[in-house]
Amino acid sequence: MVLISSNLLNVRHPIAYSSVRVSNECPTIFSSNFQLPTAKNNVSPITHSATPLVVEEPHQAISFLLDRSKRYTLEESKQLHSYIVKLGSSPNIYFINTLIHLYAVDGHLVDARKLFDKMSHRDVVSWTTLVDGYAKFGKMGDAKDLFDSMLERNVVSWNVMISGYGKCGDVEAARQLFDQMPERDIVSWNTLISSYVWNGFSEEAFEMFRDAIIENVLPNKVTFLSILPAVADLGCAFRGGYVHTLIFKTGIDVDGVLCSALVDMYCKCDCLEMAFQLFASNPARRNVASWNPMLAGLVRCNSFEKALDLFRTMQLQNVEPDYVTMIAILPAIANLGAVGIGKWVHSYTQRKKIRVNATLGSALVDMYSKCGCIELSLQVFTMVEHKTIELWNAMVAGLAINGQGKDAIELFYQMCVANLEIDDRSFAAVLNACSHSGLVDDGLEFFAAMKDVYKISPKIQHYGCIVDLLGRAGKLEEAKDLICNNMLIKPDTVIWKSLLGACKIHGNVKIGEFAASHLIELDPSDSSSYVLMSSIYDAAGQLNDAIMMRKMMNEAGIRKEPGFSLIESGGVVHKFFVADKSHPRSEEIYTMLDEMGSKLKSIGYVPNTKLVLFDIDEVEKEAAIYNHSEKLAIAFGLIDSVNGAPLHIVKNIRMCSDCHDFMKLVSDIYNREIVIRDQRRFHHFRSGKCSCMDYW
DNA sequence: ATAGGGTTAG
Repeated sequence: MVLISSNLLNVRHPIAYSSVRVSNECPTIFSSNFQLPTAKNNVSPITHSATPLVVEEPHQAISFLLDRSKRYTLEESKQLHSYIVKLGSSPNIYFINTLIHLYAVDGHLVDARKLFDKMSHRDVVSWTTLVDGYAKFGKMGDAKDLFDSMLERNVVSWNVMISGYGKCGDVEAARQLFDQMPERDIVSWNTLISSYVWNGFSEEAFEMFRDAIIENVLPNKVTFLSILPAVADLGCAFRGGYVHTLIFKTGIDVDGVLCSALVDMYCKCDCLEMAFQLFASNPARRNVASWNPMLAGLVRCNSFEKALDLFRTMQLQNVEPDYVTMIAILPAIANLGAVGIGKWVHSYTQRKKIRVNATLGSALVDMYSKCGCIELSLQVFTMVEHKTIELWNAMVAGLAINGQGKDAIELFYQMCVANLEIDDRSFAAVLNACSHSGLVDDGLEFFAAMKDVYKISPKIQHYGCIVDLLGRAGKLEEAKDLICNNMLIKPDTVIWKSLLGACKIHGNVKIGEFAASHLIELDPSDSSSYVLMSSIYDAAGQLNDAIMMRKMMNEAGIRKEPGFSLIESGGVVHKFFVADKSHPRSEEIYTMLDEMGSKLKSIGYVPNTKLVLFDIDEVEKEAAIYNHSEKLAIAFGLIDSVNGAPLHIVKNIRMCSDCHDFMKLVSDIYNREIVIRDQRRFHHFRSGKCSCMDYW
């Protein structure tokens, strides 16, 4: 794996790693005191001059006009226009062309056209500027009419037409013009390459790029900035390396922007190490856009802890997150259940007046849902103005995983009425809702409607929901029949695992063996098949078979995935493994755990040592049960939070039934709401009860 | 002296 170390960034953390919990795989992850950057108000980018133009003499108007760094409002452009008119009977053609440009770049095409028509003498630039105006605003009909009536064209005229077609999605037309044009320059090549990229034709874009190299066209920085996203999209490290080498060979200066594009490309080609090296060497590290691809890359590779670490480092360096950062980092926060950081990100958008559109809204809804804060998800959902199908899907899925099946179905119906195009993911969400809430009949109805009414052919995840649904309801034969006789796709490990999990709930050895054999055949290295089957045997009293299963696993050299629990406190995510003693406050934690044990026992709690398979005595079995990572995490949560605050835990594997009983009692005795997200679902413990109704 | 091509998310 890749080593991401903040040392590479030459960051000197101002805060000591006093309460850092470092896991085995991740050398530098969470440091204490998650710091909020100091708010600055200079955010909104200025696209137009804020103050009205003061033009004292015509000469000054000209320098305003020709200053390419400025953008003007329509009124200001008209003001400049009137000054130019005052200059005399035949104003310089340069000035008029620039005025046409001023009108055209902001889409004031009628004004631009009027000026163009009034000109007594026009040159190729006048024509091209207006053509470009039409092309930039999608009016390719007007652009083409004007382009066709041009008596004289140069390479720029052709390029603006190619660009126009490319931007409006007509790559065929763009390509035709490119082939027809009498001479091409590097901009022509760049334009066509980007046209392909924008429209998703990365392979074609790369072919174009290669043609350019073959034809000895010298690529420039823009060529590389255009082709790199295509290579990224293809995820082809080989071609990525080729492009990178060419950058070296052409001697082009790798500035911040080009470096960001390279980082992004390497991330998307799964070369995180290379990406990080480039990222660390980026000359523009004060720029957010250089951090965003690296963050997104880590998240994409499921390195959530490293992503959060980098996010923190970024803030220590006073680089302000932007909209793109939010979208990139929220899935990492969601995955780790770090709701404190999530809330901070949410409030940051409000403080910085970053508009929560449907995309950002979906990410926030997803994050809050995965942190078990469904009320906050609903709040965000309600606030977003133009709701997209993605947002609706995220909300339905959120209700589903939080066990609010009826609400999810209600929202799904609202979505149907809201005239949105229901897609396969909408059905996946609502089916998931049915399966989590045990709504068997509803689920089967939705499944049928999806196929028959909406004509959406089920994907593997839809089948997964139905198998889960049937299985959890105890209809194991029906579930098996669906898998064996009625699925149009080859069942994957998730399907078999669903069935096996159901067999565990309902204690069915026979179908369990059937599912386990398929599971082991498909993925012999997955420990969970052996572990699940072993516990099914154990529960059925077939102790010898249970031991045999464990033996099989051990002999194949398969290790059980170590269980861990995450709990966030004060902006830091703490990670606990089974019997973990490496936390700096370990002693306090174990003392707390003892205390909790006695309190619970005094009201009748009996540790369920039946779950411990090995032949050890009762005292040791009890200890083994107490060592489960979620118990350590909850003990830590109790001593490290204010009284009455809800505790959120994320676990990588499913909870055992003893931990489940334990949490119920803790929630009651300590008067705390406990939210635990395991591999499959949420458990909201309150006053001695769990939202899953002991059905999981 | 005026006109054209480009990075980060999903």
